[in-house]
Amino acid sequence: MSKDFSTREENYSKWYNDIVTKADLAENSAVRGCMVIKPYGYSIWEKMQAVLDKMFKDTGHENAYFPLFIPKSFFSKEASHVEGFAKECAVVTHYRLKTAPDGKIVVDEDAKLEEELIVRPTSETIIWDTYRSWIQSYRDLPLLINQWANVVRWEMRTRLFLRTAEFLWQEGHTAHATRQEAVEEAEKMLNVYADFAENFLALPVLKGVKSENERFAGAIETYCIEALMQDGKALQAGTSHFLGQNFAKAFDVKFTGKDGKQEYVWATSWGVSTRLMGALIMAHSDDNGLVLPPKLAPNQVVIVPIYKSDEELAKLNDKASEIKKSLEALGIRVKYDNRDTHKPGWKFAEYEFKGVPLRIAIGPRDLENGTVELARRDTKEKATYQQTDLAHKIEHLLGQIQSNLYQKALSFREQNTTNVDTWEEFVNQIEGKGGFVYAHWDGTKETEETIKEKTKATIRCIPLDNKKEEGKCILTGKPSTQRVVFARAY
RNA sequence: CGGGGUGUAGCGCAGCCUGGUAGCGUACUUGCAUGGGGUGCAAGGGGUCGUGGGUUCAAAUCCCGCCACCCCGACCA
Repeated sequence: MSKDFSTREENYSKWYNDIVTKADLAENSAVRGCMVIKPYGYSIWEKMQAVLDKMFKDTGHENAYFPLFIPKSFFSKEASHVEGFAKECAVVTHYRLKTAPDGKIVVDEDAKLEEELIVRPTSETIIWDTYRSWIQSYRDLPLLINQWANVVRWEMRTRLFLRTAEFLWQEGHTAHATRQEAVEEAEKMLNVYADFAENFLALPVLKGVKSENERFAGAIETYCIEALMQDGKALQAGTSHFLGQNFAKAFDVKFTGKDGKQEYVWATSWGVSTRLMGALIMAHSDDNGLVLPPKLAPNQVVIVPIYKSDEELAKLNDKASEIKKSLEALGIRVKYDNRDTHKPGWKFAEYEFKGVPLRIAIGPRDLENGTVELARRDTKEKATYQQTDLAHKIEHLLGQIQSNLYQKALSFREQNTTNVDTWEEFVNQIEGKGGFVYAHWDGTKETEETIKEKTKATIRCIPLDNKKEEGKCILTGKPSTQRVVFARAY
């Protein structure tokens, strides 16, 4: 089967690419570093959006939309922010083209912009500039806004979904009257992300904070969720930042409190992107293709008829429609594929590759016996089921598949999480099987940088529920109060 | 931006060294058979050989320039 398709063992990154392109999720576009998200891939993204959007609204947020372009001068207002993004910005300098004498289309040099526009790599600056006029009083707070948007970061090397020059995401930007409230907001949204990752993506995540090195440009504290991929590398799946008063000061956003005193507003921002698609793909898929958790699968069940004659097909059409209706009545997403242009075996392989969680095959034999054949994508088990009460059996199975995927990913993470105490152990682990490596660290930027230089491993996070423990830094031997999580990362 | 590699049918590739009718697999179209795991047989359509120049009677093939993409580094969600 799938002989032209790479396995994880042979070439992990080719395997990933093959799944993305051959399962029709996305492909490279004519524009360097930018992808085309194909209908099947986009429908999974839409599922994610729908769930997250509801979670945001349930926690009191509203959607709004801010411009794609940001005046260059805005970036100079928050020093560390510009430093973080300056090297990867697309800049608009002109607003008109013209036809040159040789017939070619060229930029009209007369149409140079007075001030260049930056294509947003993130929207803090334009949003905080706007918030200045929205916020006067404590009565205007908290301001809880989310935006679904595209952003551009001019990456040197790109990979479908994991790192593209343009990507889709949501960015929440909130304003609060007190420090504590903003910190609580940042933590709340981190929990929303973790909840989403675990209950929908079926992906266990570590919740933690970033070290200073890895912190978002302009943040006081960056909270994150970190997931482990099947090749032992970590993937940052979402971040939530406590921004303090940095942006309020940079954009002069003040409010008058109950006491009549003016104070700068406290801020958060938080985001997840189409990178989650990459996480989803790498977390569960196998050498037979994509594996989707039922909660996010565009089709949860596919029904394939097996027949020889038109009469047989007609009977199967009736039975399949009946089954489809009973499933849809329970809110299950079903596709009945009775195309005559492809054979059953072809369809089996196709839907397997595309990760459809459950397949029903039904043929003349089943019509006689009152049965169907059910095949699970996650375990590849096949079994014959009586048609009686089939919809509820399937509903139950979908639930099982969802939790099985989570459990599998969780035990993988546990098997690939290690504690190390010496430099030698650390290097062996990072360069061997990888995974999350808990080790003591002296807490300095310099040490983290040296470790990164030597091993390519970075501190993924300092877990929120970390237990305190005396120890010695694996590199410098200086005292440490807790272990932090190291890994090589995407 | 440094190192390596590749551009030939929609996709994957051979041909290039040693210049002389552009090929294979797959996909596509048609017909017949087939139908419980990518079906078989037959016929057919599809190419400015990345691009510009040079050498030659003759260039996919040799020479020079350019462009694009991929991989490995540095940078990053």
